[in-house]
Amino acid sequence: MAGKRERIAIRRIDNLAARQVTFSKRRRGLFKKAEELSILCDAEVGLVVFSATGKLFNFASSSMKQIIDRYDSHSKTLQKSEASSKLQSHVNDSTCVRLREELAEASLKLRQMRGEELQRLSVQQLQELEKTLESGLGSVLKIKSQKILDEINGLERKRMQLIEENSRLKEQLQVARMEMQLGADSEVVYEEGQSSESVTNTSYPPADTDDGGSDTSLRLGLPLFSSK
Amino acid sequence: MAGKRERIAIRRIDNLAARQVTFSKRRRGLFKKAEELSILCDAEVGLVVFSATGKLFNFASSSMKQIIDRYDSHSKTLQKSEASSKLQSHVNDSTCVRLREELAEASLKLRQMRGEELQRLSVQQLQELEKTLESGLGSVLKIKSQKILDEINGLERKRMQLIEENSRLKEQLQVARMEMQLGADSEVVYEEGQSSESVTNTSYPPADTDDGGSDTSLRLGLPLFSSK
DNA sequence: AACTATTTATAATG
DNA sequence: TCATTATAAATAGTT
Repeated sequence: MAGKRERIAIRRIDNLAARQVTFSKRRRGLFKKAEELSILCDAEVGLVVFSATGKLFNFASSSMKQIIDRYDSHSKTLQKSEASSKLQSHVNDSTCVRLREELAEASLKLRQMRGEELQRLSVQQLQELEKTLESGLGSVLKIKSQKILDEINGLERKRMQLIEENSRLKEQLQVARMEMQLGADSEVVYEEGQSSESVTNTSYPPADTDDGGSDTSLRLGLPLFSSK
Repeated sequence: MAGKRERIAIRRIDNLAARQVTFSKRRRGLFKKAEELSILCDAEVGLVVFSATGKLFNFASSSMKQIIDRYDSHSKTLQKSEASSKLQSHVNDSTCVRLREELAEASLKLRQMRGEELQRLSVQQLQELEKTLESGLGSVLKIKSQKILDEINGLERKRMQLIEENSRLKEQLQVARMEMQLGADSEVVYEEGQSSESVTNTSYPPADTDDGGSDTSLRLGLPLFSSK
């Protein structure tokens, strides 16, 4: 038959052949999942596996060098192994060293502010961090409220403008209809209807105002929405 | 009810929330499998994942440095000291540029978490920042409480130890006094009776017990406070 | 975070 | 190593 037995316990498989088979199967599964994670979730993934026999398998969503560099810059423990010739060339440049140190410090602080790597901090340091976070949170809330209010006010202003515009349009429409009526009358009484057109056009320029108004509100309104 | 639908296609998940949830789930699965492979098959495994938001997750069956070194030595494209002067400076330059960029970004994020330079953020970004800060603050409070509790427990343990020590000291003192008494008795026996006074004084130390205890705990206690 | 129907991985086997 | 398959594990969609 096939795999009926329970899952094996997670400890070294003693039987060599079984270990190699499992390595082959699970390695494929692992690399598949690593790739899927990088694609699905837009993550940068680097995976390196050495078999017990020393064979190398690796996967990198971008390039392994890039991933290792990024890892190194995130890793606070800057390995300054004098022995490694390759690494030295990176580390030796004084500007790079300083930048790395500063970045490591900034990264550590960021992680700590996000709630990571707090174990080594003293109670007093934690208290300071707490104060900083509370202060930052207060500012964020303040700015957020302000922005939301601004947005609301802006929308309200636009709404009022549009209401006014609507009123004007209604008036104009009424006037236009009245004139159409008059024009129709005069047409009947006097001659042809082409004159009435020019009369209405010249005597009521507000039509311009309306178009201009609605266009303006849209033009100004869009940037507001996209400005978030 | 639950997961009825088919498997998703392996391409970037567009929805942010869904992407983050999937990232969290699959990341845990991936790291679990990486560890299992290393244990089951006696393999050396290094896994580095950066989330789309830049957060680092890593696993190394031994040490990441060791794995990276081993990877570098296996990597056949060893552009080491061969092209030393030119290539190195290029590498260092680009590394420096990248470091500068990352440092600038980290600094900005730090300032924003401290409540500065928030004006250019959108309401949504502010909301994310707010969540991050609240989460970080929660962790800080948790760790702080934990540390304070640990400290209290440690002090309590010391206190108990000191109480025990006091008991021992009292017993020893009593024995010593009894021996002194024996000495006094022999004095009495062999010479005069003034010793009786000293006998009464020494034979009832209970008043001493409390004073001696508190003194000892203070003396031993002070270094404990400074030892944090 | 918890749940669960499905899909996927895989341990044992041929 | 490859194929098969019963079973364990992962996980997508949902609550």
